[in-house]
Amino acid sequence: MTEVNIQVWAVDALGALAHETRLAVFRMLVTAGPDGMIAGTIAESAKVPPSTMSHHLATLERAGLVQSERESRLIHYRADYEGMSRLLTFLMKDCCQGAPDMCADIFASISCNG
Amino acid sequence: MTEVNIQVWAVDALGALAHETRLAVFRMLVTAGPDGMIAGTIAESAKVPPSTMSHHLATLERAGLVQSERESRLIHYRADYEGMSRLLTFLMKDCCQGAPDMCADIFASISCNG
DNA sequence: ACCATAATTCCAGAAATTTCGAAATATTGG
DNA sequence: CCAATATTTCGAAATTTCTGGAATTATGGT
Repeated sequence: MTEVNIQVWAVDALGALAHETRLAVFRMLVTAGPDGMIAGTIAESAKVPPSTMSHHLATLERAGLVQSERESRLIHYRADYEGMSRLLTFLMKDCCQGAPDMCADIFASISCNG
Repeated sequence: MTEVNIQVWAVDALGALAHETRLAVFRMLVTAGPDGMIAGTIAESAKVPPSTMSHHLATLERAGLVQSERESRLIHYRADYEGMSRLLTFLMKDCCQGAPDMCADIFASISCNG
C-alpha cells in the first residue's frame, strides 16, 4: 500500500471511529475478544435500533476495523486487530520521527498490562 | 478525566483527524517538530484557501491536537504531542486487554526508529 | 494616522452523515 | 411451503460538516 493510499484509508478508519456509538461498539468488540458479539446483542447493548446499528457496523467493516461472519441466523462481529494495528502503527510512525520521546512515553504508559 | 469523558473527547480528536486535509496537516506539523509552521505556509502547502485552513486548524486545536501561538503578525501552529499521546494511549488500552499480542506487534513494527 | 500584511470570523450554500421505520433478504424449524 | 427470527437494505428527513468569498481583527512599518 503506497503512502498516499494508506493515508486515504486512515481517514476512513478514523472517521469510522469518530462517532460515539461506533467507538463504544468497537471498544466493546476489542474487549470481547476473538469470539466477538452477535449483531442483535450489540444493538441492544448500545441501545440503538438494529437498523441503525447495522449501518454503523457496515461503516466499521468497510474501514477494515471489524469483520463479520454469519453463523446460521446470527451474524458475529469481531474486531479486526490487524486493521487496528495498521491504524495505530500509521499514527505512530510520524510521531516517532517528529517526537522521538513520545513513543517511549506511550509505551511506558501502557506496557501492555493495562 | 473520567472514562466516559475521555471517550467523548476521543470522538472529537478522531473526528478532527478524519479528514484528508486535516490529517495531512497534522502529520506535517508532527514532522515539522516543536517550531511548527506558520498558518499561511500551512494553507499554501495544503493548497487550500487561508479561510478554509483556518477552520481546519481551529478544529484540530479544539480537539487538543495542535497548539497555536502568535508571534507578531504570524501565528505558529505546532502539534500537541500530549494530546496525541493521550489519544494513542486511549486507543491502545482496550486493544492490549482484548488482544495482548497486538501491542507487542505494534511496538515491534515501530521500535521508535521509523 | 494610514496602509499593507496575516489571519480569523461571518455567512450561507453545498455536500456528507446520521437516523430509523418499513420493506426485503436469509436462515431454520415445523 | 409457511411462519418466525435475525439482519440488512431502502428511502427520505434531520442534522452536521465542509467550503470559501467577503468582512473583520490584529500587528507592524512609514
